[in-house]
Amino acid sequence: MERYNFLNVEKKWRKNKLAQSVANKKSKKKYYCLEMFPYPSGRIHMGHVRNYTIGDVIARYKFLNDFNVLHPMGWDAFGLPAENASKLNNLHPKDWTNKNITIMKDQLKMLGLSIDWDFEISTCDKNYYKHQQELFIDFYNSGLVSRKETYVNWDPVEKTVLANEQVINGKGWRSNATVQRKKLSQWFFNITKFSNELLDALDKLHGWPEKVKLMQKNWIGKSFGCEINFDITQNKNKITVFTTRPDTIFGASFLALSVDHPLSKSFVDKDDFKKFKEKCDKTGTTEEALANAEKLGYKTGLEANHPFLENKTIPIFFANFVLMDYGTGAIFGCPAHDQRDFDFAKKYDLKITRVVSDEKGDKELQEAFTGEGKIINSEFLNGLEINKAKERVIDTIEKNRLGTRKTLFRLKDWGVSRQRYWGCPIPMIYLEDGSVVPVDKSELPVELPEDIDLNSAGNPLDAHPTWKNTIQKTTGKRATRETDTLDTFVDSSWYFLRFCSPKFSKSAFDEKEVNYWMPVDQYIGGIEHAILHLLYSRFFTKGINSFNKKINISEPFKNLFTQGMVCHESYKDDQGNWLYPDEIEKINSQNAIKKSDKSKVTIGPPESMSKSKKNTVDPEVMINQYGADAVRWFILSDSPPEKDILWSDTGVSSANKFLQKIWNLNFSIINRKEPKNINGEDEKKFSSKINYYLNKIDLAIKEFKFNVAIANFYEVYKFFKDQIENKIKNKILIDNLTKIMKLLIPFTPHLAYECLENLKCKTVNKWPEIKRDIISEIKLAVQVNGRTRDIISIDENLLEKDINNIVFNNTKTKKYFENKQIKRTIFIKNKIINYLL
RNA sequence: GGGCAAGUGGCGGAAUUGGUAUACGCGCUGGUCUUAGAAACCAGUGCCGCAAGGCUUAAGAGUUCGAGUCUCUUCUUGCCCA
Repeated sequence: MERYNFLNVEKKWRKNKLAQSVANKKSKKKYYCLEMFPYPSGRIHMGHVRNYTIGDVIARYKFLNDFNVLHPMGWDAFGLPAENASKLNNLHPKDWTNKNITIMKDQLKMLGLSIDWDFEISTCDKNYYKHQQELFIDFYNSGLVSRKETYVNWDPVEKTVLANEQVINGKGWRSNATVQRKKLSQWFFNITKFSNELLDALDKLHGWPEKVKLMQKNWIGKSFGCEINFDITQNKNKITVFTTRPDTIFGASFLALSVDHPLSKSFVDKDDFKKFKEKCDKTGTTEEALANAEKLGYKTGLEANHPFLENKTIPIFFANFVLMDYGTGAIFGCPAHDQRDFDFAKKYDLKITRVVSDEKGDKELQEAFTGEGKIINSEFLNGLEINKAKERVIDTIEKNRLGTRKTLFRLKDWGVSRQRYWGCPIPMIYLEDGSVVPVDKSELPVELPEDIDLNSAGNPLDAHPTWKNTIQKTTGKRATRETDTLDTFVDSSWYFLRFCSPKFSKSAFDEKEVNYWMPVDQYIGGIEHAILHLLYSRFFTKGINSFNKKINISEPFKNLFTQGMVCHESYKDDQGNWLYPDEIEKINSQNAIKKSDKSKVTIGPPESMSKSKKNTVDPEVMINQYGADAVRWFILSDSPPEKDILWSDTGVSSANKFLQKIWNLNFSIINRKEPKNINGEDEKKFSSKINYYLNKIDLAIKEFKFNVAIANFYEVYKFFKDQIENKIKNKILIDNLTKIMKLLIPFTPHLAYECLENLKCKTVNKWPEIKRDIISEIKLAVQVNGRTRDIISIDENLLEKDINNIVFNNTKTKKYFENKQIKRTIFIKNKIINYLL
């Protein structure tokens, strides 16, 4: 027997159309299987391997089950790393990106993925971003894009806007400079126009993990409350505050206003206010930064009348923890029941009046009490539960015309302006009269200039000597281009639509193709995109649906699967430098040494693979060493796909060994001598058991339990091997082995196709028929007083009295019944019999 | 601080959804083969016990003929939001 040569076999099947395509034009059933497309960072990593292997199993499974499968791949090719790499290597971002795409495409091909490369797209390709610019204009014309002045996280070193997640402890993630709040004019997608729809439609996404839906729900953050108008005692002006806790109105001891509140206009000339505002501007804008910052206030000297308490006034402050873009930019502070207000009140020595009581009585508060309880010290609200009090007080407020009921969302509009070069240019121009208009669609794409200086500070397109100068097509008037580019989340918010007709030149997509393929039947990717990418994609779909009446898709992803991360131990030498796994040698599970100088290595706990910690394993190296099939097998076998997996070299090595055994089994069955005296009973039992496994594996794939499916392959291998000696016809062995090999296609396609070819299988790309009715062997547990004493094999649907016969004569069980009375018997057909003595 | 998950051998994990707890893999131990190692193959591997048997799914209680699974309390860990 020759050894299985995975290098040759994998090379052979990689080029074979039959083994790599999952398109099935004859079928009426469509299936769109999509994995989140990669950022072309240089080389694929194990996270990609896991993501795309899971997707490949599903795509192939559906194809073998007669679906016409769309399984495309593309590149999320715009983004900052290209600019940074280009500065380092003096390579144009375009060349750097395209070079990476070439490498990664080859690596993906090595994995044996059933991807249709005719559908490949790249977001930095002008044939892609041209249509993105069209869509931007469509969104603009539909009132879903607007230009607004807002406060942003400004990185003074990078001279750019940072997203909230790029601000860590108030500092820029890259520059480590203290982030400032700065007012900038920016382009926004008005995602908040869809707040309610995005929230309500979550209930209909039955194929999404509950966890992801909950995260989106919290992110959208619908809250009920009301606005309350306070009169300023000194000048009869009004201040409107928003609150979700109107029930605590009697505990109000101050008003706090954002420094950007209109009232600040009368203070801007004062030096101490200017200083205070500067301090606030350094705080950043994330909720976390605000919560952790020391609470600071500026006393206005003004006071407001309490809406319900005559002769009671409360002081008005500007405060650093109130934001202008949430609610009305003003709150009333109730220190007893909000921690921020509590901190503030302690600092400025304000009154803390408790208005919600818990069971324990009314001692002095050490911190804000935010639990459930009954209202006290609140006149007409006394004795009510919080929710009832809210209703009552809002009713009263509305009746007395002091304010109105309001629903507020935490979700904010999506700011998409980025001061970067390597992104999609925003197709807007500024005329000399100050108006802003879209570029004429016939002039799209607005192309990025090739000649660019990335080393100057600030916005590279703005610094370009000529690029921004243009002329409005319809009027011939001089104009300047928008020099900001779009957030790369925009690129990935519609790529799944482009995949339906990637070469369509008339518009972003061919409606006919979109109506056929969409929605994506299975979307697969990392949990880290649970909120933003998925929410933006849902918004884009709803937005396009609102202005393009030819398509009828309201949600992009019917089923969502979020896979876990790939982890590995990390290693440090005695100098504290990180080491790659192949730089060390393990002595046992706790000890390792550096290969180069035999010095001691400290082993860190398994963590998500990352370049910075060097705890990475290169997929290409593994594929060359063990084969793509073995790598696929291991990454699917060791953990449930939604959980983190620990990469292990012994694991992938044993996967390789097992695949060799499968090949050996195939070989020995093909060369088996026909036995004499065939036993029909053996054959029947054999077929029954094989169908039992076919059914189990089929179910496991459907339920994304690939680790369980693989455990069943190990079992069925063992079972098969034991049967070679039995008196079973060759034809029956070969027919059943063929079925098993077909089940193996989604997992290890190269090996499976090679084995099937050797088995002379004529119907390769067809899932085997599973005969569930011949899976007849039943194991029944025999219990005495609830304890299992034996497990007996019985025929299906055997009656209680026949089972009694077996049990009372069985040497293993009959001793339990000697001199005993059976008080009661619990019998569940085909499962269990329990005798109570 | 709030919300949501989850706790099963030395490790990753399985359990037909209330009916055989520890499948399968890794690791480990012993054996065969080999000059030796590697590979391959065979056997063993939750705990206590010589055995019969008993105990065991983070801890404790409850429901049930029967609980890893359902309910409650406590502890621990992870994730998200703050």
